[in-house]
Amino acid sequence: MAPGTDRGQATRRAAAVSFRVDATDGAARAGTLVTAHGEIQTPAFMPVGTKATVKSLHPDEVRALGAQVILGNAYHLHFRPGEDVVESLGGIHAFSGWRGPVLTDSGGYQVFSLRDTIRSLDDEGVTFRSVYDGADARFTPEEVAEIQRRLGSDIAMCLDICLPADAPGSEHESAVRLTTLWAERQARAPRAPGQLRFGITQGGTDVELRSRSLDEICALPFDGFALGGLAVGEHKLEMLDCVEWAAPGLPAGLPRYFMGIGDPVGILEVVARGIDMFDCVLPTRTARTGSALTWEGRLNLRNARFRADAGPLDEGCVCPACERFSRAYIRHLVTQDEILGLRLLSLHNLSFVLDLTARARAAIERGTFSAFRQDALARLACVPEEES
RNA sequence: UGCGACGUCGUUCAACGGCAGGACGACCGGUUGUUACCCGGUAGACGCUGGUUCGAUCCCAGCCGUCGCAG
Repeated sequence: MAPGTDRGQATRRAAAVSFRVDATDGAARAGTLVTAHGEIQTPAFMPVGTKATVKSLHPDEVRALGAQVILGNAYHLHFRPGEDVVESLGGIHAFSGWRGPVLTDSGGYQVFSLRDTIRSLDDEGVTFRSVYDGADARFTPEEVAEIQRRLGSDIAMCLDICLPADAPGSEHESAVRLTTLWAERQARAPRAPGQLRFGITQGGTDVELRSRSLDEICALPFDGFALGGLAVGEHKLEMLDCVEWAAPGLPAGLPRYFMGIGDPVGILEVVARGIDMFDCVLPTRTARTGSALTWEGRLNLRNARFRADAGPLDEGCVCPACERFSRAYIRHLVTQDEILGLRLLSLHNLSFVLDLTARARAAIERGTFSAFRQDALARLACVPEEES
């Protein structure tokens, strides 16, 4: 099948009930995804809350910033506190206090990014050592489906194999093969009531492998599809070229999820290529190491030049950090390792990407996305990668 | 005032009669399905004055300073 051809006949049924495209502008789409805990307007940035918390923030704060859905992680929640505990407390929503939609990652990314902990890998599953206590553990598609069923998330991700970009071709081929094998099994596993399930494609930026993965994964009855294994060390242009042809290769009637992108430019570029959902630790992680995402670019608040800067992190921003705190104060908090510094930067950075994404949606609805993107990239002091 | 100990990057510790090293801090990068983690880079010191020696941060003397004990 040629790149760009719509796949996923088998999944059209699910599309009708859970997802609709509200507007398109070029390849960019504005849509609505219906979940058991509310609707998600796309494009949507999903803050990462690995351990059932967006680090340092109260769920109401996250909601107030405009987040519609957050991530949780099956790997981490399986080991701490255990899906049995979460289930007994009423599921991840009741447990965490976040009442909106939750997407849980399968833990595949954790297992395969912590490569040193892998003991053995076979068609059945993967055996590895837990990062918490070194104990042997084993993930299979059935196991991660069960963990996510008991967590009670709204969207469950498949167990996949995510490799670094520089892994040998033979490993990428094997990753594609096993990811499909596991997806076929996970697609048949029990799930929580109303829980959606997303398939994940692999294959890096290799046209042949990615195309094969698209064919195989999109033939399965999932409620949405993801591009996995990107933004893992490959060149940015190469990644965007891949998204450009691979995103339209995902079923048009279902949500398209780019796993792991969250820098402002990256967000604009994948949305422009037809991506509906994306998550990333970047806004919150860089916040905790003292960086702010702004229209001036990324600022390192530890820099001495902010020592007595009375201005807000980003001019015109209305987030809880910018509304009353100076760069000088936040720099002081950050250099002195005060918790409030991490919180304020986390609030600001999430606000920045959530607001950027919301504006992108509004532009798509108005049919002005192309101009919006050009303007935003220019403001971010970036030259658009290409005209299209 | 006497006796003693000690003076090495901003701080805290090393080493050594022949290129003075680390940690933390500072300064600057990085971070893309998350440890407040972590990674990379840069700058930065032998208290002062003499003496011994081919050569002294090191040995000796004096001075200055710090700390302890005594008064």
